[in-house]
Amino acid sequence: METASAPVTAKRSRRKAARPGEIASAALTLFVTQGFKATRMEDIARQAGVSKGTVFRYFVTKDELFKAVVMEHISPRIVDWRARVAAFDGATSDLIQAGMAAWWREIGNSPVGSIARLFMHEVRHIPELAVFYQETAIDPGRDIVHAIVQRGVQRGEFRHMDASTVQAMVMAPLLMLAATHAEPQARHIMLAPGQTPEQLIQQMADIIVNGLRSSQGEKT
Amino acid sequence: METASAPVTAKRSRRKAARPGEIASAALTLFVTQGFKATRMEDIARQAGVSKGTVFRYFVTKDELFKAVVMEHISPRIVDWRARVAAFDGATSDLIQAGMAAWWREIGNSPVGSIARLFMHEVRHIPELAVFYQETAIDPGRDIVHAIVQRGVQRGEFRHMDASTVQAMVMAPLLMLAATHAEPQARHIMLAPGQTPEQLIQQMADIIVNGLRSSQGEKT
Amino acid sequence: METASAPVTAKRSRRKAARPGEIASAALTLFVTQGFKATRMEDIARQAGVSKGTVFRYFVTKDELFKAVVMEHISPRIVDWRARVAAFDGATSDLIQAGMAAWWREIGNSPVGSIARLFMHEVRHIPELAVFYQETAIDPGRDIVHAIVQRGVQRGEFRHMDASTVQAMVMAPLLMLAATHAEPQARHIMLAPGQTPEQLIQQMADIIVNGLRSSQGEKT
Amino acid sequence: METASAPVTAKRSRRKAARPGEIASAALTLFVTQGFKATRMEDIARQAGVSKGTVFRYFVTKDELFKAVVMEHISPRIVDWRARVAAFDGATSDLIQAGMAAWWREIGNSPVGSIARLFMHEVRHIPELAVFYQETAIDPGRDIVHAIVQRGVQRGEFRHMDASTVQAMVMAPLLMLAATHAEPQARHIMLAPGQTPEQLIQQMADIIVNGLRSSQGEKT
DNA sequence: TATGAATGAGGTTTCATTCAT
DNA sequence: AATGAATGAAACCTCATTCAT
Repeated sequence: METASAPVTAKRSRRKAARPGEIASAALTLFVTQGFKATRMEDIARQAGVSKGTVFRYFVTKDELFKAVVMEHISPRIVDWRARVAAFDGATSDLIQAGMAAWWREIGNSPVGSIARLFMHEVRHIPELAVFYQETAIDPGRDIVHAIVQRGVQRGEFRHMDASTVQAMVMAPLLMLAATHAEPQARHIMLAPGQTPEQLIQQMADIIVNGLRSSQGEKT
Repeated sequence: METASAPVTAKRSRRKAARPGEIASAALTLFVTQGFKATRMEDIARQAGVSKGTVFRYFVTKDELFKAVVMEHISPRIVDWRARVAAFDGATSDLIQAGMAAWWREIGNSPVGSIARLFMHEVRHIPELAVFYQETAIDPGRDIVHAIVQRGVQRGEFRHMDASTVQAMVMAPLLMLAATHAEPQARHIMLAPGQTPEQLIQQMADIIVNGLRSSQGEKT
Repeated sequence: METASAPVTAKRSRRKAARPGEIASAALTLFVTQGFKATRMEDIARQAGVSKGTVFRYFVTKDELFKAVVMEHISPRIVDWRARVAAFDGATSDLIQAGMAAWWREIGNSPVGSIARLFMHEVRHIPELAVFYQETAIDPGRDIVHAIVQRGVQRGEFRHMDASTVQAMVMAPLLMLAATHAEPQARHIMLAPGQTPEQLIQQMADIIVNGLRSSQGEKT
Repeated sequence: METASAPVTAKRSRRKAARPGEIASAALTLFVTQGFKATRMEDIARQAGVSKGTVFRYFVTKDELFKAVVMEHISPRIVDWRARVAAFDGATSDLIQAGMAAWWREIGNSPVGSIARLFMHEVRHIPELAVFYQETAIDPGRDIVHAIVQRGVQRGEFRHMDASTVQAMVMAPLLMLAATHAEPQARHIMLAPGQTPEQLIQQMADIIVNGLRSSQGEKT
């Protein structure tokens, strides 16, 4: 009797522990696919394989769920990226070019990248998101880029340049691409017909690096 | 007596004729301020100083109203810009720098600029918008930029470069800035504290122009 | 000056006098085609070639308009039929058979016939209609049929029979046919495929007349 | 303890399972009493003792609810009647007379009978109803009547007669009576003052049977 | 703890009726 | 008297959230 139930309990509690994550994943997929308002809690529940009531057990509110989704998927990335940039030791121009390509490969071209679009839209009525995002993504991101640019300037690769501007310069095309790429209707805002995101990014990185280069800097 | 009735009629028909425009303006303001879904038809009506029913006299559907708002505000700009670019005769790098500044001054930094954010979000369920936008804004825009870049290359100012890429490179920061600037919560995605949009744009234009310049090109 | 305006005034007042009738006709057509609720006052106005406001000048309410339409089209018919029946001098069975055929030809198979269906539906919330109809159509109609049946009995054609029952017996199939015939979706409730209303009525009249005949009555 | 939970579960699921039926019944009552358009979904909900939202859980649309009500109440009757007619073994004239009386008793004189009126009116904008009704009620009904008439003819009771016509002849008065009887305002279209529906039907059945009888047929 | 039936506030849309011109 | 723009009371339907089981 009691031995039979043990594994069941174990399995159940393991499942239980995984629940919030599964629900958040389902929510991410649907939010990104259909938008925040258009995604019904019931859809999320079904997609996660649980009942509507269960979703509310873990996330008190739809807004809370959205916040959780955004936060859960951004934080780990920041930490990861900060480490990798610090470890990089090649030419700064390579770092920018490789970094943009990697960001697209690992983030932009995934559901997480599309969060950008959602975020821009929903941040209005979920102010905690803004604070969180500022503290978690923008400010650390600026620090990272700042360090990169500093290094480029010190090495004589780049002319003196405001790090914030470079950050905006680098991130804007990537975010726009991420925001529009998943949307068949909007992807041609950034991409010419036949052009791949990778091609576009490579060319844009080239322009940026070239634009940052000091007159006496080496050619790529 | 007999002359008195003329102005009355004129005034009345002027009012009548102005209604759709007034409603569309109210809608633009609210859509941009609160988002599409969050804006209630009744709010639009109140903002325009009319009743709910009146809004539906002129715009059969909320979607239709949104479409009208987007189209009405984009089309005239395109025509205008095409003409101005064609008429410009200075150095291409000046054109890009002045153009970016002007775009921000006249479009980005106005409710119309914020349409970008709305558009990205709502295009999903209003497919006509995508077709319209592609045909009215993207394609002509690409032609304009293409002509500019061609000229720069022919004059030896710029190295050879794909026009679509340049368009994306120029538009992405402007659109991101327009999409985030009006939103207190999101504006720091692009802007550093204390930095003005104009400053940012000027610096980004500088990077882009520099990045496009051919090695033998003259300095600005 | 004044001579020129005279004909205009005359023409206009002649038109004016015709207005209510034109509006009522338009309303009849639309009520019968689309039902009472589904017909909008604006449709009626357009169909009558006037403006919405004008319809309300002549008929204070949609319900009033419906009442007017029903009354206007039923009354003259009753008078007409009473006269014709009184003038008929052949065999009573012929009168019934010819009468049913004529009713269909002249009334049932026209918009007026379809009023039956509307009437049954709308009488609920327009009680004056019921009183009017009872007094104008049912009671006089019963008198007419009563006279016919009386005559048939006196002549030895028919066995003794309650006139009300005969009236119901005669009118029910005609009204059902009128109510369903105009409706493609409902016409097969009464009509077999390929059967014409005229054929059905002729056969039903035959059954009724036969059913009324006294045992010693002559064969048709 | 262990036995106690069974009834609870049973009771609850019985309630749940019963909901759609309870709602449909409430809807039937109100549709028949007030008409389709005049009945508000909220009224139906209140009448069924549930909230607005619950009605929509079970019936996606008001039209869908109407369809369900009509279908649910017609189908079982058809099956029932077909069986009873097939089992009947007396004189065909008795079958017709008893059948008309029974139809009235069991169907016409109940809310289900009033569906006829609703059906005639609403079939216009719910085409599936027409198909359903044709296949479920009209066609089978015609088969039933056809069999009856055939038998009457074979037995020499009736002269040769088109079955469809007989069906129309039998059903028209019944349907008219059902459509008008529930409506105080309209019931005198068929019924004379003081006359009961049963009396009227008995007399009409008499006329019909008499009208169908072959000249050499026996008296009832 | 999980379920999903039930709730009801909230939003869009329709259209008879009013009223300024 | 005629017009048609404006009104706003309904009515349908959605869906986040609650709660009995």
